[in-house]
Parts: sequence; C-alpha cells; structure tokens
Amino acid sequence: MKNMLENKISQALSRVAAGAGLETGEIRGLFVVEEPRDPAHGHLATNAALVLAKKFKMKPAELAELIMGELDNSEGWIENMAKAGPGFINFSLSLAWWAKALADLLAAGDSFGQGAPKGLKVMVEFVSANPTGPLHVGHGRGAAIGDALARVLTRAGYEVTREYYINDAGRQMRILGESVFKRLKSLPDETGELPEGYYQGDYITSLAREYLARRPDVLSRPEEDILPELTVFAHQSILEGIKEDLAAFRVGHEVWFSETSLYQTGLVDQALNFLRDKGHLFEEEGALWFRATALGDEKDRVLIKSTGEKTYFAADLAYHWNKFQRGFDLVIDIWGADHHGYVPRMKAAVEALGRSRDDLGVVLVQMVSLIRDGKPVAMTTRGGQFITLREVVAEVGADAARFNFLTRSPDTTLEFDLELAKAKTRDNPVYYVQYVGARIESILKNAAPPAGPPDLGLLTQPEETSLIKHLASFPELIQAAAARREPHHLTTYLTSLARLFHHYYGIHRIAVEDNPALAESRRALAGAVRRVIRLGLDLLGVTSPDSM
RNA sequence: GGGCGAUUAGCUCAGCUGGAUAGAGCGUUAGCCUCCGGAGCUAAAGGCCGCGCGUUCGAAUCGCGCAUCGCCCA
Repeated sequence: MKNMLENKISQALSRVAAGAGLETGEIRGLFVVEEPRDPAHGHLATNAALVLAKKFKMKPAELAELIMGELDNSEGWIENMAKAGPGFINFSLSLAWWAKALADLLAAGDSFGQGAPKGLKVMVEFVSANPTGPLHVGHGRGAAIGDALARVLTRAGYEVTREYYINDAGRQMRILGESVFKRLKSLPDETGELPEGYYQGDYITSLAREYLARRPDVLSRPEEDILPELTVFAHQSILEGIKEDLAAFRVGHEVWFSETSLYQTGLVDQALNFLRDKGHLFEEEGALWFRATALGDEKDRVLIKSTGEKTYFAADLAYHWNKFQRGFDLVIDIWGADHHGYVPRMKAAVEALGRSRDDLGVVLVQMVSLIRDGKPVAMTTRGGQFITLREVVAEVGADAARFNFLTRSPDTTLEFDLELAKAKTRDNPVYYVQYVGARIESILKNAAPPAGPPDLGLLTQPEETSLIKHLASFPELIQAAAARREPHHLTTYLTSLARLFHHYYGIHRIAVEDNPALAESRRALAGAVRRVIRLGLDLLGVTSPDSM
C-alpha cells in the first residue's frame, strides 16, 4: 500500500520531469511514511523528500511545488497535502487507507508477509563447527542467526536449504583420536593434563570411558589398529551430541555435508582441474597454488602442499564449487568474525569458479561474552573450561537464548546476561513480546464470536493508527531483513509492536461495554497484532504461547 | 606494520541504500492496582551520535584522516 503512494508520486515526478525537459532517471525521490507531526490529527503523513540530480540544480522547494501540482488524488487516498519546509511535502493519508490496510492483513491470515516466490535457490551454511568438541555459546549465536535468516529468506520468497559442513578430514580429526587415546591410557586417573596441543575437556574423558566400557580389550591391541576406530568413534559421538544440541535449540539442517566425502567422490580433484583449465593455478616450490591475488586477495594460496597434502582451503573451494553445481543461485555462509580474513580468499575462489563474487554472501558473527551477576564468565576452549550451548539452553531455555542472540547486529559483540535472560519481567524482551500474545489471547477468549465483519473505519484513535501502520510494515520489514541478511531487525520490530500494543491497551479499553461495534473492531485489531506477534516470533524460532 | 568490525543517554543497544525535533530497555525521579492478564501502564530527567575535514539544499547515516577498543594476518 505504501507502494501505491510511491507509484502516484513517481508518476507525478515523471510528468514534472517531462515538463521540465528532464529524463525521469535523472530525478531521485525518497519517501518515508512517518507519524504525523500532530498526533491528534489521527493520520500518518508521508514525508516526501525530493532531490534533483545534481547537474540540474533545481531547488527542492521548486520541485515540491511542481509535484503537488501534478499529483493525482482522484481516488481520495490523500486526505491532506501541505508543503512543510524547504523540500518537504506532507501527505496525510485518510483513515480509509489504513482501514483497508488492516482489512488486507486480516484477509491474508497466516500468509501475511509471505513474499511472492522469487524463483531463487539459496543455501545458508551455518554452525559447521569442527566435530572435535561440543558446541559453545558462540556457535549458538551463529546457529540462531543462520536459522532465523533461513526462516526470513523463506518468508521473503526464496527457496532455502540449510546446510552444515562437517570438517571430518585432516589434522583436527587425528588429534581428536589421539586425545581420546591418551586419556584412555591414563584411566582410571582422569585428572592429569594431556600434553600441549591435545583436546582437554571432560568430554574427552567421557568418550574414553565410554569406549573402554564398550571395548574392554582396547588397550591390549596395537595403537595403529585402535587409533582409526577411536577417531571415528569420537567424531561420530561428538557429532551426535551436536545434532542433539541443535535440535534442542530448534535448529534443523536439511543437509549435513562431509568434507571427507569431497575427497571420496573426487570433487576436490575435479574442482582443481577446472581451475587449472581456466588458468588460475601455478606450481612453485613443489606446491600447487591458486592465483588469488589476480582476484583481489592479498596473497596467493596453497592448494596442495609440497608434501602432497591438500589444504583445508582446497576442500572448501571444492565444496563451494559443489554448492553452485547443485543449482544454488545464492550461497550464504555464516562465519565467526575471527575468520574474516578468509572472505577475500573465498570470494576470489568463487569468481575463479565462474560465478559472480556476489553469489557468495558472508555474514560474520562477532563474539559472545556471557555475563552473570554483572561479571563476565570466563570462556576458554583450553583446559576444558568453556560454557557449552547445551548449558545455556538448559539454564535459560531455547526461547530466551534465541531471542537474545538475535537482538543485536551480527557485527557487534554481544553481551549475554544469563540472569536477565531468565527474568520474567519487562527487562527481558522475549517475555515482554510473548506477554502481548498471551494477553491478547486472554482478551479474545472472553469475547463472544463476532456477529459479522468488523467496521474497521471505527478505529480512529491515533494509537490505533500507529498500530496499524506498524503492522502494515511487516512485509516490507521481512524483505529488508532478507535483502540485508540481518534477522535481528525482527526483534526490534517485535519489541516496538509489543510496546505499541501495551501502550494502546493502557489507554483504551478494548472490550468497550457500551459500544459493541467498536469493541468488535478493536478485537479485530488485537487479533491482527496477535497474528503478527506469532508470525514474527516464528521467524526467530521463538514460541508464542497462548498463556504464560 | 596491514586488514575487518565497533565507537549513539549513567549502562546494554536499535536506527545507517542521506531528510523534519536521533529512539528503546535498564537504572534514576514522580505517579497508576474497585480497571479486558500490573509479567503491565503514564510521565519526567538524561545526547558536541568518538574527534576533525570534506561531499550535499540537508550527514548519526556517504568519503578521507585521526583516536580508542576487539579480532585476524604478518
């Protein structure tokens, strides 16, 4: 509906441009729907700020005059027009405009905000933690962002696949197996530190104990026999744990992609051959290199070391080649911000593989620090002292954890206050938002079924118009969040919506006893709020209970 | 030394494809429980949007430089 107004103004702009002998494309317009200056007016104003292309040097005020003269308001959507200040035109939209917006929302039901299919396949690859230990809090933030982004993209009209890349090849796996082996040998003593460079946590001890219980004869066999099976056992056990943790966090990947499979199916060699044919590779000092500097990276990258061992990057490159081969139009990777140096390399690789570098989108997620009692909680992966995602979810619940992970922009570090996340008060945004849903359910539950369609024209209070305006911007918000790959805008939106409703509720009675028709209209509005709260929370992967 | 991100109210943060008087929550202060869910609401106080220069009719938003913090690389 905002687009309708924009179209009208754009058309007016075109006529002005033609009259002034300008090309339409040389005029820029910017339109923002805003609260009215005078809230008592009861309408919303559209602020049209107009900027002419620099070379024509037309004053915005002159242009504003011309636009106003050209605007077609034969349908009466625009109730009031007034020039307000240099370059600004205020449009007050009629109540009928907003009543129709609310009617459209109600008619759309649960499909409200669902974007038309874009015909684009998107992969969101996220978490992808090495299966060498349990997921920690930082992984949780990446998981929440990746999963919410996938939901938002789906709602925006993309065809989305969630994927987890399992780094189950190479050195890390070997060290994992050896770590368990060393711990196995030290049993029943489990207190001693393993040597430097080995994984230390309690989970290593648990794995060792578990394996010993399963195969009591394990230590009587030669080391080269047991190491491989110990490695497989450890990595599979840990992966199972990761899957359980993610499931408890309501995160589901459709595809679990194994790094090892890239080698088994020959994809790495195929990808390297492809690049060699395209002239992106060269040999030097016995190693095979990717000429990344030609595509914007700061140095060239080794793909096969002089020892013959392929690098992690070689596998990752093959993996991304495979992603595009599977038909994805857009590939989004969610990485920890400490991998940011990897971005130019991967972009260069994507370009070398024959795609636009923009076909790969990378979302970098900054660190999480946990706060308890106002003090940071120490989190190191060394020495087994780290807070796992499982512990956090067990303590505060998946709803609070997810919502809190999604309150901030990915590129700012996040302080996660454990006490606050558990609080059942206004302080805690997730409860605040959920509370609105429960409150509305309670209000609607007490009402008799409506006799007929509500008269939405009765909703003339400014607080009602503010609510409708906010509700009506939901589809637009989803598109913006998808385009910018920033699901955290949903939390801001929902918190605002909750505040608007609480405010409205505090001022106006919904179940007005002496005016059943008005009560019916207000219940319809409340129902619309309830629906958008539910839809919005669902995009975050947070539940919206009917009672709390 | 190079790179990426951050810097907005006492605290934690939104807002950034340039628009009118920069927004929330917490905290502080003053109010509201015969009232549809008080897990709530009303209001007040609180800002050189890190600093400087530039582009523009207009900059928290864009560009350049500097400072501080975090991270990555050498």
